[in-house]
Amino acid sequence: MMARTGQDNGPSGGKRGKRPTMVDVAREAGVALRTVSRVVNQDPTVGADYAARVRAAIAALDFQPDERARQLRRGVSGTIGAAVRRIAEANPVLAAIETTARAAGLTLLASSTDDDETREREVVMSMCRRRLDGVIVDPIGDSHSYLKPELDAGTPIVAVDRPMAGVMVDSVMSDNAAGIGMAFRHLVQRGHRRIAYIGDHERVFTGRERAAAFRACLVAHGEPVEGLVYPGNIDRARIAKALETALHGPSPATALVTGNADTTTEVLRCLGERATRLAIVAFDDVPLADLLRPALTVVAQNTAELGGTAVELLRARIADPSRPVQNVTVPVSMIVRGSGELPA
Amino acid sequence: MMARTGQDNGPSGGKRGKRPTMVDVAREAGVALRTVSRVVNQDPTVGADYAARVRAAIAALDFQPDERARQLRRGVSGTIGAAVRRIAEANPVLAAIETTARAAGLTLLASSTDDDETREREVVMSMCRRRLDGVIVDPIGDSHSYLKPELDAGTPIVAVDRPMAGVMVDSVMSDNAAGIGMAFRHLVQRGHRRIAYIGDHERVFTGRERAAAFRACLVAHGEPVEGLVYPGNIDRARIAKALETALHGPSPATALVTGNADTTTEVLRCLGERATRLAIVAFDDVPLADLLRPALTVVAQNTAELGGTAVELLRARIADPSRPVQNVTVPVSMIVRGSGELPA
DNA sequence: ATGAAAGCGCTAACAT
DNA sequence: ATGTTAGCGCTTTCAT
Repeated sequence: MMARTGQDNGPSGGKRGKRPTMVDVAREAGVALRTVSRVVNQDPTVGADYAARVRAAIAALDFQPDERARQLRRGVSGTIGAAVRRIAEANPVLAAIETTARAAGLTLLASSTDDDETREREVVMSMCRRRLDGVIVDPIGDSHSYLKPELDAGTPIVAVDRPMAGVMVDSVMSDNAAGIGMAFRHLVQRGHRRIAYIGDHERVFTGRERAAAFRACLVAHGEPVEGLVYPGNIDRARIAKALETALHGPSPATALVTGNADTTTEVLRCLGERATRLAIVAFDDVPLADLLRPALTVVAQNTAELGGTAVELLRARIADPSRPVQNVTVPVSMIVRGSGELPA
Repeated sequence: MMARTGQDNGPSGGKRGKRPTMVDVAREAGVALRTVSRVVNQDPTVGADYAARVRAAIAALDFQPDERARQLRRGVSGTIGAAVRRIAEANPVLAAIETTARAAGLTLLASSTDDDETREREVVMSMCRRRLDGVIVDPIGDSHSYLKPELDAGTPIVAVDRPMAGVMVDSVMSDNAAGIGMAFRHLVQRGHRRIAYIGDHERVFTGRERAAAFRACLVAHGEPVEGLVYPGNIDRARIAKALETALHGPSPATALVTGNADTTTEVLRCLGERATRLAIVAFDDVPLADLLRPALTVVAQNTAELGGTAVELLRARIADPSRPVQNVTVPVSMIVRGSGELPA
């Protein structure tokens, strides 16, 4: 139940009503509208006394310029959008996007796509209707040709984390194949021969890429692919079953590579105490990885660079819409903590 | 490669640059501007043939209405702001805010205050200049009187998680004192007598409230407060020292209450293997709490309700600016997982 | 049922 | 150095 306490006076007891506009400020200061605009925009060609009068009027009326009108008139918003899977979930890439954007004097408008294609489209189109200066998208679906008119209209768009099909846009992604290779070799070097992979569904781009890279590792290592590669939905039952098959078959796996953060946590939940005996290298770092027992060895994405580059690519395209499309691959790195070093 | 038709249209086939406006659509459809506006806004009083012609023109030109101009003219934006400590960090309250806002047909503009008073002010004022329909704030500083002019101008503002001093605004908070009480009693019932508290600095509102509540518990239980309550910065060294003092004094604590998520993770890092022998109840749930060994017993905030109520309070005030200010307290609940059930 | 014209609050040419 | 006058792209009286 909730406790509620009410009070009767209005929110803060001051005078309510319509906001002052520049016209009001101009009248109050006894100057022309244009002069107020000049002061607000720090135009140096305003006489000191006029400027002072205007500033006094602004303070007296508590005037705050209407950003909507400004942006409408100037044509630019100083705002970029980020359409990511989920804001409000640990998202270091988004954190980097925000930091970099702010450093560049840009406001960030972030929205969640919830991993839903339709929702992504709504979110991105809404950003376009707001005439943001550009949009960073963590793309969901297989075709993004719905963006063609927007790109033609000149809206700069950058893909982060995954590529966009159907349109030519700048993009930044991690080197997924290299990451899987690092994880695999790490376990091989620790003496493992039977190494299994559990990861995201191959309908998802990263799931597809990482599973493919893992298969390539097995083949290159002369190991049969059979019974070792389990892409699929991130679903407790599906993962539990994959684990059983991988660990209790005729030639059971002694080590495991997990394909992304969500898969990793579900795998750990399924393993329970068995996690202390199975070598694991996880793709994607997870919060508190160092507090697990054993602590989790991971292949970490360079999230700061991913997000930072996304913003820089966007800024570059805003500055020069005709520059050649650029696709950046960011290296990943291994963080050794214990789980990947368990013996076979 | 696709063959190009007559005009040189650039890589994706459309004409670059100028976006069509309603005037263009009107000309293309051979109707008045007003009619286009009617169609865009689903006005039912448009003849079927006219409507069809307009829709065809909209599709032909890839017209997307300019949201800035719309909002400027209509006065409302259909957008609310959320100024929280950090977007892009696990924040279930923000998640609930987003979900509830979307369900109400509101767009959410979230920004990080980075726990910085100045930054909060910038962020919130920027939202006001954008004339958002309302703003939800996770407040930082001690005085928020800078918001008075905005409240007077009619901007609805709601505080979430912590109260705002200096202004009267609607607010939602967790029942901190009750949560600390639950944690304390839980440990007492498990036979603990010496229970210590480590939490956030008392400069922070929640840190202050929780430390005070814990002291009250000790007193009510007839235990000396001395050497058991350690509020302070969330800093590795500070926390390590507090732990040493609490656990290795003349009458060492056998159980621990941690005051928030960040404190909890630092405490666990400091404890290392000793965490398996010390009873701990943490305020705030943390991701992967169930994967720790022992799994972490927590007092969890009802984040869904916190965020949902914040949006509802905001909507209520938008609907009726003169309604009485309302302060809501949301109950917390205990999640038993193991760490809090270790014996003395 | 449709259209002409007047703004929303601001910035930007163009005077003065 | 300051003021006048157009718009930005849309919604909205108010006619027709």
